[in-house]
Formats: sequence, structure tokens, C-alpha cells
Amino acid sequence: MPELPEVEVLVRHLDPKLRGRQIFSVKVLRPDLVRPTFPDLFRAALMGRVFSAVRRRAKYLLFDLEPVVGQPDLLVGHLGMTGRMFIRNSGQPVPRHAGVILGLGHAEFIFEDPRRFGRLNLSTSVLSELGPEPWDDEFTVERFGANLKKSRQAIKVRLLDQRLVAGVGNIYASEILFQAGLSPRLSACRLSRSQVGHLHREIRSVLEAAIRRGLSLPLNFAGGVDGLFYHGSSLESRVEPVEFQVYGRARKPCFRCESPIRQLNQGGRSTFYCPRCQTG
DNA sequence: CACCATGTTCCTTG
DNA sequence: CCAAGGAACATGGT
Repeated sequence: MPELPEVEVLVRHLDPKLRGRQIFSVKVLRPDLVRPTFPDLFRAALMGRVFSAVRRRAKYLLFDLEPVVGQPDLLVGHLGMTGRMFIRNSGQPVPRHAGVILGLGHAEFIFEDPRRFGRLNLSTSVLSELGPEPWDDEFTVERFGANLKKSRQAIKVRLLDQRLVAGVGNIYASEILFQAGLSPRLSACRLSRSQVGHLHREIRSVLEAAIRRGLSLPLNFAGGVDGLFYHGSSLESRVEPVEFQVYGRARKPCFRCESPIRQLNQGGRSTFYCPRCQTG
């Protein structure tokens, strides 16, 4: 489920449901998911604690806890590729791959992840390496351009570096480059001022539009057929999956010019682009 | 069986 | 030390 927009939508869903709630029980069913925190420490640190807020940083979920002397006051979550976090009410099934279950009295907070790339732990070290949020004042065209100058890698690959700007993932990197009209193969250091300007603007614009779209969908965070709001929504609501402009559309006609969308492999990941609309 | 997948980290090479 | 490329992680879907 995880790029910045999906995490943002999930955080806005969870925040009002967790704010002020106390943790009465902690089950670690899959120790992998809390690494490098040890399950015993994880349990001891969270038992009895009260959530004060849920926030987002890049693709991480930050769970603030009301302070307790000698205990950490931040729980850090990441969904990896297939992770889900949701509130389970009585009557709803416990997912097969549930890894952490926090008992809240009236309901449970569940973290599940079949593939186990996700995390929920007390380690905050990952946060210090992150670059600016797309809407931060420090994320200026000038600094972004100066950072792009430092590498000859393809611009698509650079967009995935969380130190440049935090939160862009493989799907939205292709979407952003399409909107900016830039070929994913362009060398980062060779982008012109105006190209950097377009890219900077589209990073914000594409992610913002995706958040707005996600907030408008009737999502089922617990699963069903969904998981990625961009791949669909709850079975009951029967909302059609949202189609991207280029991602996943190899050989299909570009929505803007009808040329067949092409697929490439860059740094071991798929890139999709329109050879006619995206220059360079 | 083969290949693909929304992410991050670690190791190797130059 | 740095940049860049690739493998690893682990499982499920097609």
C-alpha cells in the first residue's frame, strides 16, 4: 500500500481512531515485524501507553505516545510493499499474516504484512537520513536542482532516493515524469533549469492529487480485494480501480497522444513512459 | 516452473 | 570516503 499518498491517507484515517486510546495488550506474532526492537522490549515499552497522535514522515507512520519517564515516546511504522495497518472491531476476522496486535479495549490495532518487509518498532534512526517533505520550505527548486547536479544517474532512479525528496516511490516516479514531460532516462545532472522547475512542480502536484483522490475513495483498510487505494477499494463499493497515466500501461495508448506506452527496467525496477510526450 | 510486485538495506566494485 | 549497481529480504499473484 505504500507510497507517500497512501501513507498520508492511512494516517488521516488512523489518527482520530487512535488519539487518546490506551494500549491494554500487546501481541507480537511475527518478531520479524518489530526488528530490530526485541519483542519483549516492544511489549514492555507499549503496555499501558496512550496514543496522542498519528503523523506521517515520508513513507513512515509516526505514532506519538503520551510521555512516560524512561520510555520512548515514538512508535515508528513502515508498510514495506504489502503491509497494512487498521482498526479491527469485534466480529471482523484476524488476518492470516497479522504480525502485531495492540488491544485497545473496544477494538484492536492490527499490523499485518504477508511479505514481511514492513516494520513497527521503537527505532527512530531511519528518520534522520530522510530528505525534505515535498511541501517543506526547504524543498526549493534551487536546492533540488543543486542536488540533482551531483549525480549522473537517470532521473527516474534519482527520484527514488529518499534523501533528495522523501516519499516518491516507483509508481509515482513514473507518473511525475510523465506529467513533467521528461524522459525517465535523462541524466539527473543534465536537466535544464526549466526541466528541474517542471519536475519540482509535478512532484508536489502529482502527490497532492493522489492524496485527494485517496481521501475521496471508500477505502477498506482491513483488506478484501484492496490494499492499495490506487488498485481499487472495498469489494462492497465496487469502485473501479484507478488507472494511472503511464504506470502499468505498457503497450496501451498514451492518454495524451495515443502512442504506445513503453516499459523499461532501471535499477531493477520497472519504469513506464510515453516516448512521444516525454522528451530527452 | 517462470516471472513479476507499491521498499529499504547491505555488500561489492570501481 | 563516494557513486553506482546488484542482491537480499519473503511471499503471493499471474
